[in-house]
Amino acid sequence: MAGDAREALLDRCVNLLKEGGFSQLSLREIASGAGTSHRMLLYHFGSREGLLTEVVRRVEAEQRAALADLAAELDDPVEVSRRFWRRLADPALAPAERLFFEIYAHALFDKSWTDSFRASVIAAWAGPVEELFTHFGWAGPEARRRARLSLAATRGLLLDLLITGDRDVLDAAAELFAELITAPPPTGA
Amino acid sequence: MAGDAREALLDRCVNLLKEGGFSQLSLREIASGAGTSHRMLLYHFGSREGLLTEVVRRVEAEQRAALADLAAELDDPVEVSRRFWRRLADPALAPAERLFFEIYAHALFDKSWTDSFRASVIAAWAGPVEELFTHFGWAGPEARRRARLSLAATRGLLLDLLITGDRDVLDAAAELFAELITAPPPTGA
DNA sequence: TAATTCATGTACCAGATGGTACATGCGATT
DNA sequence: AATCGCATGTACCATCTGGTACATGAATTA
Repeated sequence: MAGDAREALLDRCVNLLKEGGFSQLSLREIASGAGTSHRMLLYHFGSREGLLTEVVRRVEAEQRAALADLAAELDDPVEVSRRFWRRLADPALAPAERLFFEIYAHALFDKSWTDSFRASVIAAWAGPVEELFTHFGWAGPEARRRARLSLAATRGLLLDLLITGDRDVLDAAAELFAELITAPPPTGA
Repeated sequence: MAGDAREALLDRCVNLLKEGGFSQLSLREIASGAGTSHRMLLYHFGSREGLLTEVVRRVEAEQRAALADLAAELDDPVEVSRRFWRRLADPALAPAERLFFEIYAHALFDKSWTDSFRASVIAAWAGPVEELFTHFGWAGPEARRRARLSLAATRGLLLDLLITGDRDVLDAAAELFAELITAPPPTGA
């Protein structure tokens, strides 16, 4: 297939950027780190921005994939919430998440190559999580705000974990949140 | 005084960077945006990194200052928590906060000029907030995790607000959190 | 096998980059 | 009034930047 090599190349670039970020990496540095030439990056992606656009799309897709099987088994709410955190706090994901937050920061300044990211970073998650709360018995706006708060708290905890590495306190904090957010069942236990 | 001009210059740089971020601004662009020459920036700060170090220090100081008078009146916990959010969600602070998160992202990759930031971004807040929870009756580790969770949730909500602007939902989510985190008073109402 | 397309290398470009050398103005101290 | 140190301007530097032009191999197709 044609775009096969391109995809493999993108893979290697994304993996590279997960290690050290992209903001101060030149096209040539990215290329050499990914085992190719800056000429090839331009051939496949048109420009540095074109490459970053694809990188962002990829990270966004990984995000979606991570969400997909998260609510697979819908047992009790606290357990779902715990799974949520346990999954994200996995050290193996740290590089990907650092890259995620770096893109997030650039998106705050409306960089045009972050368009797809901005569109999905909240929306793609808020919907499903809201449905989850609905499923567990919270109605309409109450489910919405609970979903939004869950998303925010989780990301905040993750950001803290990534920068301090204080896993114990943050695991405890995440556990507390799981209990708090699901605590008073709306219709009664 | 001597370093007076330098301080004023730093002021103008920080204000400029609040608007569009710094990651892709060259020394010359920063200089011209701040109404000076790149020569002057190098004169006062030694290098681009030197400048960024000072910028980071400044943003970190602003952070501390914002914290200072926050817990001034210690009435009831929910109200303190509300004040916390109302203060941070002020649209006038948005540019400063975007810059804050941009620095945060760079700190995730251990850029050396973010040292002071990394050291204080959590520590400077966790302590005081923990004391607050202690003051309201939660003991030791419980106060600690509650403080950490509060910090995380607030920052997560802020990050969401900055990128979506969905003020209504997020105000509602923040209100919910204020209620949840302070809800079951440990020793009784 | 001839033609065409895709992938890749080499060489180059104009412009910007961070940083330096050196001159010079301008206010205070003497 | 001469001197001295801080502040600032001009000019320059080697290096790197994203991007392009052009050649050429290596398949695929006709």
